[in-house]
Amino acid sequence: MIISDSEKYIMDVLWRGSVKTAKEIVSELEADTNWHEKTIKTLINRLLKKKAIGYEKQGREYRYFAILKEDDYIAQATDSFLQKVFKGDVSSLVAAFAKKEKLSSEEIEELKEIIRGLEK
Amino acid sequence: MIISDSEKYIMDVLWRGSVKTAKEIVSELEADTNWHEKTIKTLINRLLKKKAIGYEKQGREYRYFAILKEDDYIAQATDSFLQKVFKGDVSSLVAAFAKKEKLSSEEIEELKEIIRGLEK
DNA sequence: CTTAATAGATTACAAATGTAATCTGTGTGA
DNA sequence: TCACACAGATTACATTTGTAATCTATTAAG
Repeated sequence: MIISDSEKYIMDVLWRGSVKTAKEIVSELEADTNWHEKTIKTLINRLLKKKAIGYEKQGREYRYFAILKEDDYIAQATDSFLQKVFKGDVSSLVAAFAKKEKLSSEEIEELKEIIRGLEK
Repeated sequence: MIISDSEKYIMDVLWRGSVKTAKEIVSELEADTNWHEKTIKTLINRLLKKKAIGYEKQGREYRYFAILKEDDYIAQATDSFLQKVFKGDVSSLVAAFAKKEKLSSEEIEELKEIIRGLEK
């Protein structure tokens, strides 16, 4: 179940707040993106077709919810990215990010924390 | 300058060995992928159009070379991935990878090394 | 010289994607 | 009750991508 970049914005909205009507999704998204309502409806439909989301009828409206779990999306996306760009080598990925992003000392602390967690 | 997933395979070949003829590229790639020679030629042409690669004439052949640098590609790819999937937060990215990949103790050592480098 | 092989250029074509507009059915306000 | 607003469904259309096939010019072989 591969979802496109645009579709992912819809998923973000649903992952944020469980069940929502199209109207709610639209108003949350019109803020950030400046997509037309029709565009957002199209994306919703494509996600339905891909079974990444579902809905329950509520009068004449639908209330949409995510089927695809965010964690699963992240796992699959990071994995394919890692393969594509770093041939699967996590360390070189982290090195690249570190170089690029100029981590703050809080972020560095967090990383150390994560690594401590790994060692146990 | 955005290059597609397939095009990236061509770049990999050129990044590996500087200047190469189409024939050389084809034979390196036919091993891994099972793309048709014509397909590879198409990808070469698209990369030329995108100015990601260039060539110098050598008799009736061209000798191709990368213009786009691997480091720049990696930087841009990782950055857009980080934004898309992790909203820019490096730590949660590393956490996700760690969870997913089951790092070996050597890899953990490497990570610690990288972080030590960041702290100075 | 003539011809066949080959290099690169151009064209092909379906699926996915971004970005909507139009159609259709129905509940709601006047 | 009756028209219309709004929800969802369907259709649209250009671009990108994957995956080649065909065209054209030139060189190398006989």
